[in-house]
Amino acid sequence: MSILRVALDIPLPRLFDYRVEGDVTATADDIGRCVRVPFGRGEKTGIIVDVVAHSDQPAEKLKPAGEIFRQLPPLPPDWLALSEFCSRYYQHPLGEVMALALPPYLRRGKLPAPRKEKPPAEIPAPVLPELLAEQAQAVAAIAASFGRYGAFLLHGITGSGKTEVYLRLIAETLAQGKQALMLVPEIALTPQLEGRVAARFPHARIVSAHSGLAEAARARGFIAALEGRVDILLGTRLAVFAPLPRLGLIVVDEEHDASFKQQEGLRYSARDVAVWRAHQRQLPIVLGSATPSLESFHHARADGGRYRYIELTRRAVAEAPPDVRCIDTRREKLQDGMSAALLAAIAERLERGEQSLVFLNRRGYAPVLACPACGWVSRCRRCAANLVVHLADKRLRCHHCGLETTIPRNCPTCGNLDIHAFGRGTQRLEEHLATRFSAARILRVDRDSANTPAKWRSVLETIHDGRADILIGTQMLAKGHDFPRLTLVGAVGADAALFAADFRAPERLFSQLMQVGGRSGRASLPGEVLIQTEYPQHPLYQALVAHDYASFAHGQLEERRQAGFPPFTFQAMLRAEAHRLDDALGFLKEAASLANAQLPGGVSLYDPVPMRMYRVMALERAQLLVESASRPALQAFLPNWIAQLQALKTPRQLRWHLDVDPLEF
DNA sequence: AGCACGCCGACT
DNA sequence: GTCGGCGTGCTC
Repeated sequence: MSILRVALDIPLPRLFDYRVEGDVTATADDIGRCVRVPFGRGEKTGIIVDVVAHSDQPAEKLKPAGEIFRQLPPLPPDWLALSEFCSRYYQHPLGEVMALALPPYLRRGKLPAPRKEKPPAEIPAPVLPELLAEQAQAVAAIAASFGRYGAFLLHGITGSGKTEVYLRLIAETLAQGKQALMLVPEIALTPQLEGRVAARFPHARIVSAHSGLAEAARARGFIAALEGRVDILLGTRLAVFAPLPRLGLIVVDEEHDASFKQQEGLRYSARDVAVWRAHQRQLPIVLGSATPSLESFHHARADGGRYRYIELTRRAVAEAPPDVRCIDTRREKLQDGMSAALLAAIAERLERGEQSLVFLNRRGYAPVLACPACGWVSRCRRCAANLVVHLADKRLRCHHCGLETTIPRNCPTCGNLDIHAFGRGTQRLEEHLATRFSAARILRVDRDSANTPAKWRSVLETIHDGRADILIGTQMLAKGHDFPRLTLVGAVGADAALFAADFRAPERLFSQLMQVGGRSGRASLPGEVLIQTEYPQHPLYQALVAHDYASFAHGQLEERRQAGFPPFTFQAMLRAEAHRLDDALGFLKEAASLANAQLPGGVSLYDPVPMRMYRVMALERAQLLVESASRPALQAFLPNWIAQLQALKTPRQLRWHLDVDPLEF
């Protein structure tokens, strides 16, 4: 009699054994297949991870397995190994990892209705753009690694033609009869890239995978990938888990982007998982970016580094990089947050019929309602955050929990009627610009004005068609969109990131300003970037002015090395949340004392502290950082510790999780 | 996570 | 007298 070892979507770090009997039979061929099993008083669908002769469980506890789903090929061994790696590395139950990696349909043992594949279009082979020498060398260097592991950091400025390098490599991959996996950060970016890939490979079977897809479509894509009926899989972080039997190449575009890291549940980094997968499958992986993450840059520059560094320094498109300058705001009285120089530059663009973008660095720019008489501020009662004034619909809103109220007429504390919005929010800026440039068409782009794909598309169209003169926006506008009429970017409020508590804030700021700067200017219209700052001599801005990523990165890495921050140390963050802060802290203190009792050399523990956002949705949150200069040492320490924490009986409402390689602090 | 069982308060 | 609070324990 054989025993099935089954992974179930249950938050328990173990497998469940079932006996196979009667007319049901199972062989090693069923490893990787879904199976229906009795569980508790109900039933569940799990994945067969192993077929063995003996169970550690007493025979009478074993229940009989139900139907094994043989309509599909089993999930291949490398897919199971990938899941097992994620389970181990991120300290997450295997069944939950697999459940996340599977599309919801298959998770429930359901098959999507088949849909006929559209026949490949009869399109003539596209004319390939000529490669610059640098691009050709990059392609050759990476292609030399086909068939074996090699990680390449492709560092190329905006317009240097990274995508063309990817496309050439994908072409070679397809020519060898292999599959290519391409990961991109945002759903919003996939359609246009998809179009470009489809145009280049009219005969290839291209599937896109992201969470915005309908469930059936997602399942069909997954099954097609599993059956080897996909040539190019293009998707967001989730796509890293797609089974690809003939995988030959992985590309991670915009590898620095924080959205590759999942921020809940299984907190994996798709970029890091992709690198592991490339190694596992012995194939090349390309990490591309104009502003690489400092982790990747470090790995690529160190002697005998783990990544090969390939730089694209020339623009494939004939256009000059934007002229970046700082506006020193120390002496000047700003008008609603804007300097005379920036306003003059905007006026110039208006005269010439070109577009300007006022880029606000952070959400903290949002206006809060305050009372000048008694100092009352509109706070959220569920979160450690202020309510933000939204004039458009006359509401106060919390950006963390969604709490909404009307704007009070007078101060709730002292009754003062003279309360108003403070903070140079986008709306204040907009009002000022509207008064100043009354003939200009102003378009505000933020989470409110572009919160659905349809709205977002219409915003992009408006900009593209030149139906706006001045854009006011945040990070949303920084990402890869071409705005042919845009020739000026003014960055406002950037300084805050220089002194933020989060040591990654400067890295993000640099990347954002670089990206948003790349939006301005075209062949015929040179772009200009004006950064308002009180610290024009700051190395970050100096590096931006000089278009010198490397000097910025080296400076940051040196600071990180001295401070003992990643990538020179490896971290895991234990976070807890509870109704009372003391419960969260109490749990972390208990966790800390458990850790201290067994802490290996080279692993250190910080004190439990409330998080910066110490309250969200009426839950108090605290965190405990574990750190080591050695990843293996940290990894070796975690499993036992987590097992002990799981065994701890905690107050029922207390929730906790571990975040390995955390991005946010 | 679900879902049982299990022992103490205010209510049709 | 019961309905129900969530504390505790288990799931192959």
